[in-house]
Amino acid sequence: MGPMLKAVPGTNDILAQAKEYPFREPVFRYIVSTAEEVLRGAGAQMVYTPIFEYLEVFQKGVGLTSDIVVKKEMFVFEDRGGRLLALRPEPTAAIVRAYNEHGMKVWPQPVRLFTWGPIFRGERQQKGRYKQFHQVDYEALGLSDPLLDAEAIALMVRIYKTLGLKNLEVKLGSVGDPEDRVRYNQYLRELFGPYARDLSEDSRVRVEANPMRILDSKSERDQALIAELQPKPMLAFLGPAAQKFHEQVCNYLDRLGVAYTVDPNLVRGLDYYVRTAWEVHHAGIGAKSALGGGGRYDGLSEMLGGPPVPGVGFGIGVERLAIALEQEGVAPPADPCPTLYLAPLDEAAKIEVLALAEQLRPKIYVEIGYTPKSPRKILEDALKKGARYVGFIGETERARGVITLKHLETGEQRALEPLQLHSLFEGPEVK
RNA sequence: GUGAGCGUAGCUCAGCUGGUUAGAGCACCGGUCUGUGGAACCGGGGGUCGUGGGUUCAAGUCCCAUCGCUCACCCCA
Repeated sequence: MGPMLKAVPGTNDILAQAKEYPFREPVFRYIVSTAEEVLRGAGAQMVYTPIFEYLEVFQKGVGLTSDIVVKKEMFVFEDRGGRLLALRPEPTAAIVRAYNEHGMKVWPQPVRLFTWGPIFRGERQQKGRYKQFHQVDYEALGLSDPLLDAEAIALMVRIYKTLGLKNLEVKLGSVGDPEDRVRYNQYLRELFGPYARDLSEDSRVRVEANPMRILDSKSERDQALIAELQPKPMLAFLGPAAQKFHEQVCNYLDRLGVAYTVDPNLVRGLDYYVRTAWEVHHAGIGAKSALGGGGRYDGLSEMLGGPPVPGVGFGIGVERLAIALEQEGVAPPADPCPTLYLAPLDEAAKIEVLALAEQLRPKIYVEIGYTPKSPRKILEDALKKGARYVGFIGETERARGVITLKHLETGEQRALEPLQLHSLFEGPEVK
């Protein structure tokens, strides 16, 4: 036997007793269920798509210059027929694929969907960055209207606030229409081209491939050059249509009272974004790490071989949100305690305890003891579990056909027959 | 891929300039308490001190290598 096997670095077990707050199951559940409540309450429909797709879904979706593709950060594998499959590195492309596949274009538009689940990227682990992480994702498809962008941002912010998060910063920008970006990239190439050798190695490649990405490089060399050259921001290159769209999103947000700051240089890692782009930041996660982000992707459907379908949506990183919640001292609501803790005093009582518990469980939350113990131990166990009632079955009870039931708070104790027990737990007051 | 820090019980850690049989707290199980309240006291299980090699009469401790983990860069959620 070799060493005991462990989880792959960058993956995490989510369990109640996890020592790190972001991986505690109640924290996860709190985030996901709150998001679900907010989004359902806004009329969005829950969907689940597979966690893997044909590679092309993501390859075409994210674009060939995206780091996800360039740096091989997708988990790619072959099926038996040799077709390439990939674990999803983001949910949007899969949802658009599903929209097209199920003919949702004939549904009333917009179609508003949300999902949540694991996302996979082949990156090396560090705080807030994992190979498998989780996202809550919302998409509004089939209608190109700044109202949907504003609604998406408002919903996203409301999820954070409902969870109890403060200190949010919403950065809003626009990446323009494709032709605007062509002009902007051309401008940047001409600006940076002559200085290419002053740039970092990564950014030198970007001059031709994706010059917009130079702007959010964290390399000191790059930032020094950027400070010196003072490139004009993307926002200055918006065409009239994109410009008007952006202004409307801002107006709507003002009207909704959603706070944001315009970031003229906001860019996106994924190529399919157009116009609206935003990120939500939180001081706790680290200098440049986003809690979540969103944007408009009107060209994505066609890249996937579908009809033109405009769309806007966002992704919320569950683990990063959990880190932010921890730093703000927000705790998930406590899990309910058992109404009844039922335990055996001897071997023969074990099955009676289970049988009785199974009869009561449709009505109340019953936990049982699995090993016969002394009444003292059973009481201790019941108290540790925070139970409201404790019940014993032993020799005496068996002889009389009863169980001994004790209310832990008042100390009141009675011997009850099964029928009496059922009627006791019939009323709503015991829950 | 690059750099830094850290590896002793399930968890948190102590273990001095190398020196008997490797410790504490928490958790778990049991006893004191023979069928009744979280306490207290006592006891128990659980470790090849990450792994391999070296120095030494003697290595958890010093040296080398290796593996693992964490953080940071890159990028993003």
